This record gives sequence, structure tokens and C-alpha cells, in this order.
Amino acid sequence: MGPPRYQRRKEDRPQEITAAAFAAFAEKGFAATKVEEVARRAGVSKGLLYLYFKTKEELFKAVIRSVVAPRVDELTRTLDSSDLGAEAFIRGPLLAFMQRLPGSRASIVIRLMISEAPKHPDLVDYYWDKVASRGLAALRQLLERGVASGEFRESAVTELPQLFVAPVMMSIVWGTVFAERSLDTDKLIATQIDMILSYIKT
Amino acid sequence: MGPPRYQRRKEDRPQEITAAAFAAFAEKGFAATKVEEVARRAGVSKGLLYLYFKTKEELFKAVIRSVVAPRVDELTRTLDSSDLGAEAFIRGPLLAFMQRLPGSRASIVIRLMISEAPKHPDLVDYYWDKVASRGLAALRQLLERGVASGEFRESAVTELPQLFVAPVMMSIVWGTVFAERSLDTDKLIATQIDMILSYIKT
DNA sequence: TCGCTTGCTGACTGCCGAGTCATTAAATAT
DNA sequence: ATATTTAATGACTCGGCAGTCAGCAAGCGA
Repeated sequence: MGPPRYQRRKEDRPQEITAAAFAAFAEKGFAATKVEEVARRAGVSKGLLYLYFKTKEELFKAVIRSVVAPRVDELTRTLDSSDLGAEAFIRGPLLAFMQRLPGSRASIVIRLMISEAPKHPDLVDYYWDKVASRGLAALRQLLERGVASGEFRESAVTELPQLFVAPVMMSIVWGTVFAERSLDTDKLIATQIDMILSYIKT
Repeated sequence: MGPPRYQRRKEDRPQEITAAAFAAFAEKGFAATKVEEVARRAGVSKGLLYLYFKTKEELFKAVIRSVVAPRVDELTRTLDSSDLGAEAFIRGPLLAFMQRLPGSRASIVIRLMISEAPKHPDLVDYYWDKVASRGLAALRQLLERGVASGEFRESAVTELPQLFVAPVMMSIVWGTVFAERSLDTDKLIATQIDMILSYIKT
């Protein structure tokens, strides 16, 4: 008799399947990806996939969560635990974090969210709670600290932390739509940061 | 005998169908919209639709073009034919134009493009030629005029007109994903313009 | 009024893909 | 060894939807 036709690996399957699904969704998008294709990539039968995920939508949500969840910690850790001054923090770790995003898995998630958000309000809530609202709150807090310490003046920027996000979003969307027509996203983001700082510094 | 069951209106049909399709795509997205639904909205049978558009994809492309094409003129007219100084122009007509975008049909087109771009490279080319490259070129030209006239200093901004687009894109994406969680897009855009100008003014 | 052209209809087809389930066999308990 | 449990398979079903086509009737010309 040859080797066993398969192994039982209950523990690892869900993770392997979501990883395969992420890769497939990244290439083809959610709607255009067949469940069978995901199963094939995961080296698993379609039936097994449905043992772990009730529907294709559930699989989608699990994929988003599996990518987003670990990043939440990174984001909050980045923003909470630093004793740098506000400007130094923005020019240092924050800028680096922002510049990494357009090339990361996060940009795939953003693209999928833009496409699928209207159909999955609960996923939007999840994303809002875990990522967006926290990130914005942290940025706002950072700006307020800068104002309190006298580094920054009061301005409209304090209430519009989305100004930090805008060039990142621009870079991600650009990459999605105009993949080949290159845009220097690092420079775009760095220039925005530089502009914001000279605008708000005392 | 009652009224005729239908009228022959060869001239008007394509326009009526693309209008109905735009409305349907705006609500449900491309993939989730059934061709029959578009036909119903246009007050037409599915068969007739296929007389004017070979496939659902062709219909999609026609829809995008029908929305984009008329705007191209507006954009170039706005940007070409003004004798205001660079700053005055940016704070006036350009700002107004940018602030109108997030609430306009353009934002629907952007969303559809983000979702469908990977599958329709020819549509991306069209959009690039007719809209994106022209708009960016015009912005770049405007900035160079400002530099030439001494209003602006030379800076990275001249080569990154995407900095003007970023807050508009941010607003559009925000509206698509977080529809209800309000963001003051007018203020976001106005603040960005204000920041850019104080950054580049001599 | 009659006949011809063609814009238009809607029932129909064929396929594709999400989700099911009877069966198989790997692992585990006795 | 043998029985029991359950992870895993893959052939199947079934509904939905893009795309077709044979026929119908509105308009028009003679």
C-alpha cells in the first residue's frame, strides 16, 4: 500500500484555507473566485472547506479578519508606546508605517473592502471598530499631545486626521487601478507629512 | 384595440439603457446587477438590450464612457480657460470643482473602476487617456505657471499633482465604505488646498 | 389597404458554480 | 485485532443568470 491519501489535520486547516483564499481573492477579487479554486490552492476538497466555513461569504469575512486582526496590535503598539516628541514620532515611526502600507497585504484588504463593503455592513462595522476608528483616534490624540506640549498650533488638522490617511489611500487606489504607471508613493506620503508639519508647527 | 404595446425608438434606446445601467450599477455594483434588471429599468426587453450591446461587459464599458466623456470637456475647459492667477484659480474654480466630485456621478465611476479595473485593462487605458493623464498634466502645468510667475516656489509638489487628488479620493472611498459615519469632505479638501498653498507660496 | 422591413419581445437554453451528502478511510479507543 | 469516531472526499443537485432566437407587430412606402 502507498502513502495515505490524506492526513487529518483539523488544527491547521482553517488557517491554510484562509491563506489560500486570500491569495485567490487578491488575484481575482471575491466574486470572480470560485470556491473550488480556493480548495484546490489549499490542497483540500471543496467539501472540507464547507465543513469549516458555512458559506463563501463566511470565508470572505474570515479572510479579512485573519489579515486585519494581527495588524491592529501593531498599529496600536506603534502609536501608544513611544516617548518621542510628536513631530519626531510623525517623521519617524509613523511615516515608516504609512509608507509600508501601499505594498502590504493591507492594500489588498482595502481594495476588497471598497468592492464588497456595500454588501457586508457587518464587516464594515468590524473594520471600523478594530481598525479605522482606533487609528483615527490615536492620530487625533497624537495631534492633541503636540498641541498641548506647544509643538503644534491649533488648526483644522487636529480634527481631520484623515489628512494623514489621504496620500496612503491615493497610493493604494493608484496601485490598484494604474498598476504599471508608476507613482512614487514614498515621496507622495513623505511630502504630505512634510506639508502637514510645516502647516501646524508653531 | 388598446395603445401600441411598444414604440420603435432606435435613436433613444442606447442612451436610455446606459442611463438605467448606471443607476443599477450604482446601487448594486457590476457583478451583482442582472442584465434583466437593467432592461426592466430601461422599460425594454432583455433581447433588445442585447441588440445594442453585445455582452454585459460591453454595456459596462459603454456606461463608463457615457459618464466620463462629457466630464472631460468640463475638466479641460475649467483648467484651460481662466485668466486668474494660479493661487486665485486654485482657491476658486479648482477648489469648487474638487468639492463637487465626492457627491457626483464621478464617485460612482471611481468605485466601479476600483472594483473592475483588474478585469478591464482597456477601460483603464481609456480612463487614463481621457481623464487621469489630462487632469494631472493640467494641474502640473498650473503649478509650473505659478512657479514661472513667481507666485510659487519650486518644490516636490510640482511633480506630485496627486497631492491635490488625494483628499478627493479619500472622500470618495470614505463615502463608499463608511457611508453613514459622516466626514466633512468639503473641509478636508479645503484644508488640503490651504496646506498645499502655504507650503508652496513664496 | 396591403405588404415589407426591422425594432422589439419573452420564452427558452445551456452553463457555471455554490452548496450537499452518501461514502471512505485515517486516527483512536478498547 | 476490532470497533468506533470523525476528518475528508468528490460526484451530484439545483437555482440563477448571461446570452439566443423564432416570431410578432409598429411604422412606412406604394
